[in-house]
Amino acid sequence: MDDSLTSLHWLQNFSILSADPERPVGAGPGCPSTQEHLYLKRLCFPGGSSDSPSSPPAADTATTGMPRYLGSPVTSGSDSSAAPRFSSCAHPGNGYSQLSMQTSPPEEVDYKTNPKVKPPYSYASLICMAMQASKQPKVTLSTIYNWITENFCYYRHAEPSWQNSIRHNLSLNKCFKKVPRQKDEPGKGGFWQIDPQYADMFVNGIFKRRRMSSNQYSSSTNRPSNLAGSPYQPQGCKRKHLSHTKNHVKATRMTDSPLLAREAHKADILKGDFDLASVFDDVLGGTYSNFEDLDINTALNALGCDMEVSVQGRQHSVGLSRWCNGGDAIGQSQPVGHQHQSYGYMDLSTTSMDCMASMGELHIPQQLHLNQDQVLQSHLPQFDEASIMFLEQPEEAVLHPWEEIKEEPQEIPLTLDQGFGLCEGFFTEMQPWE
DNA sequence: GAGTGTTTAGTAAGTA
DNA sequence: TACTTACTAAACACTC
Repeated sequence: MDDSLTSLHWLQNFSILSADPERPVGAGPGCPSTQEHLYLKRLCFPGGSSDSPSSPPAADTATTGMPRYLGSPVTSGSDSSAAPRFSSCAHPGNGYSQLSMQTSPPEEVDYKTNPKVKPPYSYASLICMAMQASKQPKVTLSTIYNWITENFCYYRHAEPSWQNSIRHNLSLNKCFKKVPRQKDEPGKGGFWQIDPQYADMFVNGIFKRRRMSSNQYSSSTNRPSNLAGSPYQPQGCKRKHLSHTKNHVKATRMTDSPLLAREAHKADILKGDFDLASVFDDVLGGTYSNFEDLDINTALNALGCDMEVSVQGRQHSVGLSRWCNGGDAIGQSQPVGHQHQSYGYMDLSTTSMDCMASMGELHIPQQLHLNQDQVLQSHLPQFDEASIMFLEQPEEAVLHPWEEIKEEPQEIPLTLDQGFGLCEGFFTEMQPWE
C-alpha cells in the first residue's frame, strides 16, 4: 500500500492528451460542421478513456509541450478540404499502433472548428499537409493558405502574420522547392513542392527534426563516397542557409547509445509530434490506405517526387519492397496475424524484437565486432539505394513484397535507426555472447 | 497596391 | 553554456 507514494504505475495511465477545457461545445461562428472532423479517439481507443486525475489540460500545447495526437494526420478521400485525421495509431500495421495502446486516449480537439487552440504542428508540417492534401505535384502559396485556414480554425482568426511565417518557411526550408510558374501560366507567384531530393528522408525520418546530433551530421557529411551526391539527411530538411559557423562538429557528440536513440524515438512518438516524416510515412507507407483510392503513385505525385533517379539491377525491387515494407520484411517471422500492409520504414521502437527474431537471417551478429558507425555505414548505401528504388517502382513493392524479400534476406538494408535498433536490440536483449 | 519571395534579426525552448 | 530548431517580426525587392 505504501508503494502508492512512490509507484509510477499511474504513469502508464497518465494522459498527456487530456481534455481540453476550452474546447467549445459547438462550432464557432464561421466554422464548419464538426461532423467530418472528429479525430481518432474512437478509432484508436475504442475501449474508452482512462484519464488520470493528474492529467494536465491540453488546451495549451506550450504548457504540456505535447501535441494531442499520435501519428500523422492525413486527409481522407479526394476531398482536399477534409480535415486531417490521425490515422496512424488506428492503422493496424503501423508501428505507432502498439505504442498508442500504451497511452491514454486523447480527447478530441477539433482544430477545424476550435479557434482558440493553436495546432501543435510546425509550419513546415502544415505546409506539408497542405501539399499532401492537394494531391497535386505542386501547389501555390494561396493553396497552402487556403488549406490551412480551411482546416485549422485558429488560423482563420489569427493575425495574418502566420502567412509570413509560411512564406518564410517555404523559402528557408530546403525541403520545399520552388517551381517557377511558366510564362504561359497566369497568376502570381510560383509553385511549391517537396524537393524530391528529400523524399528519402521522408521515408526514413521518423525522428523529430530536432537537434541533429554530430554523428548524424557526420553520417551525412562523411558518408561513404557513393553517397556523396546523395541528399541523405537523416534528421530532416536542413534550413537553406544554415548557420555555417558550426562546421566544427564535435565528433564525440552524438546520439550516444542506440538505447537513447530509441527512447528518444519513443518520446517523439509519445509526444505525438507531427512532422514531415510522419506525413510521408503515411503517404509512402501503408497508412496511405486512409486516402482510400489513392495509390502510391498518386501519393508520390502529390509529393512531387520525380522519378528521376535510376538504379539498375535486380536489387531494385528487393530493396524497394523492403523499404516499403520494412517492418514486415525485417519482421516477417512474426505471426501471420501480425502481418499487415506496408509501412514506410520499420519502427524500431515497436519492432525491435521482431528484428531480433530475424537477425539470424540478417547475419547481423557477424557484424558485432563493428562499431555502430561501421554497421551503419555498411548499410547506408543500400538504404539510400533502396529509398531511390522506392521512388522508381512503388507498385511492384506493394504488390509483391514478400517473395522478393525472401530471396535475399541477408541484404535487407538498414536505416540509421534500424541499425541502432538492431544493435540495441542485440546488446540489450540477447544473452551475452549467446 | 496586393501578393509573393527572400533575407535578416531576435526570442524561446530543448538538448548535449 | 553552447548550440539547434522553431517561431515571429520586419524590411526589401519583385511581379501581377
